[in-house]
Amino acid sequence: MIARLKMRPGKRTNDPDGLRKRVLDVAEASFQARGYHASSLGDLMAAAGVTGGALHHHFPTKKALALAVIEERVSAAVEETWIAPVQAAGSAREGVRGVFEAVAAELEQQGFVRGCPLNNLAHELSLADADFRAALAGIFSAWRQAIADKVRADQQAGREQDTDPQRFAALAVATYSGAMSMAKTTQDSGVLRDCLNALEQGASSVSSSKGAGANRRRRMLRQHKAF
Amino acid sequence: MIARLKMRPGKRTNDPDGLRKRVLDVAEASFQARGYHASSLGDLMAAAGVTGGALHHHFPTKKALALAVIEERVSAAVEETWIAPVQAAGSAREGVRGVFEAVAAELEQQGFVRGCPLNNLAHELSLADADFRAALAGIFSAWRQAIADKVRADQQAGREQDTDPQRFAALAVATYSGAMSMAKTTQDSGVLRDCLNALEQGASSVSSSKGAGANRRRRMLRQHKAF
DNA sequence: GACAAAACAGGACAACCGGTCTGTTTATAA
DNA sequence: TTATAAACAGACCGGTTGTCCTGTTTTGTC
Repeated sequence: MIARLKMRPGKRTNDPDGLRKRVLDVAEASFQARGYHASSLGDLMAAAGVTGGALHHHFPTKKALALAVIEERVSAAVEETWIAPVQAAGSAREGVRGVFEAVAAELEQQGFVRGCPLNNLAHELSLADADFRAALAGIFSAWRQAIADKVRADQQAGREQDTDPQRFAALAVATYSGAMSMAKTTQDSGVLRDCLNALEQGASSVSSSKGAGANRRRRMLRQHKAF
Repeated sequence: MIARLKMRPGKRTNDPDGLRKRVLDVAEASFQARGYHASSLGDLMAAAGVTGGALHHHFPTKKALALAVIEERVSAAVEETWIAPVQAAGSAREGVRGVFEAVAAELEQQGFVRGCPLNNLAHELSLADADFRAALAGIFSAWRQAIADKVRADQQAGREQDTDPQRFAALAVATYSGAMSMAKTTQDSGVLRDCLNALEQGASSVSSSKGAGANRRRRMLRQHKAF
């Protein structure tokens, strides 16, 4: 057969950073939507427009790729969604409420719930591999630490004297994680507002029993298309 | 080569129910420890001592097996761990506290955290398949419903007038789910007690700030062997 | 005992997976 | 330019996966 014309003579352009970013983008999205084990490298390569050689050059193994997603993307997502807003808020309590409301609003207009990026990967990978677990546990730790530190700052300003920083942080993170878990499974983001309201009920006035069910909104979200 | 003696002439004994139970036992354990996608039917067959033909006879596909695990085992676990104890408790609040403490105590003596059976599968499967999600969402719903019903029973007895049943139930389930998620990732069950204490802090006396950190126990759990 | 259906055995198979390998092209520095 | 390493291409491979298929054995029923 006739020798093929060596492809298009169009020159190749090396862009290691861009290629790496493209792979991470695709891997992050697929790991969140389908999970780690259900995402094949072949699919990722096709979606990112990357060959096997290039992928292997940047990420020698699938585990290395997932570790990079956790350390660079999941960590950044928690930092951006939770840590920075809480630090910038007027108080720890206001910060937590703000994040709950912001995420709830985002989910309501998005129309579907992908779940919490950290918890999604944590459930699938934390028991499977020690390196995965260490990376994921570190993000959880930083998350809780940021909230606890904010409580301590409040206390130094004379507020929240009866609040235990560690416990408050644990409760905030756990409630959010669990609410997102339920929201993802039921595809109903209303549980986020339910949890937020229930959290604030203890410190609020006694008006919670009157008309409590009136302003509670509940909405089923439309089916999303994965990935 | 010499013709093999057709195995041991020991008669075979059909035991469809027993075999099905064995497969479900192994599948439940493996799905919890390794996850659905990471569990191969070959491993399950070997662990259960079952041939491919027998497995296929009872569960035509892997999905059918997982669905059976969810509907028969995960559902029963939630019923046993949460619904029945809450219904038997003196009040919804006592019931929730009792379950938190019972699970915390169990984890502390077990030495490792496998996580919540429902949440473990929910995270991996709820976005992957509509049937999975429906089954898992139903369990979440029954869970919340049982707690909310208990609050309503309390209210008919003149208690918890300021508590919204739905919100209280959502908060309890979310906090537990999230706490178990964190405990699984960090392999530290202390977060369960942190969350429980924080939940009850709102209704407790002001003694929480004094010596709050003294009696809080925190322990790292030893590595577990999966499966 | 005869018969049918359920229960089980065990091999076969095609598709797919992750990783490796060799070779070529591009960028960098001397 | 030339040497050198990084960046990328693309085929290849051994192993595994879930499922299917044919055949045999057991069980229940008349």
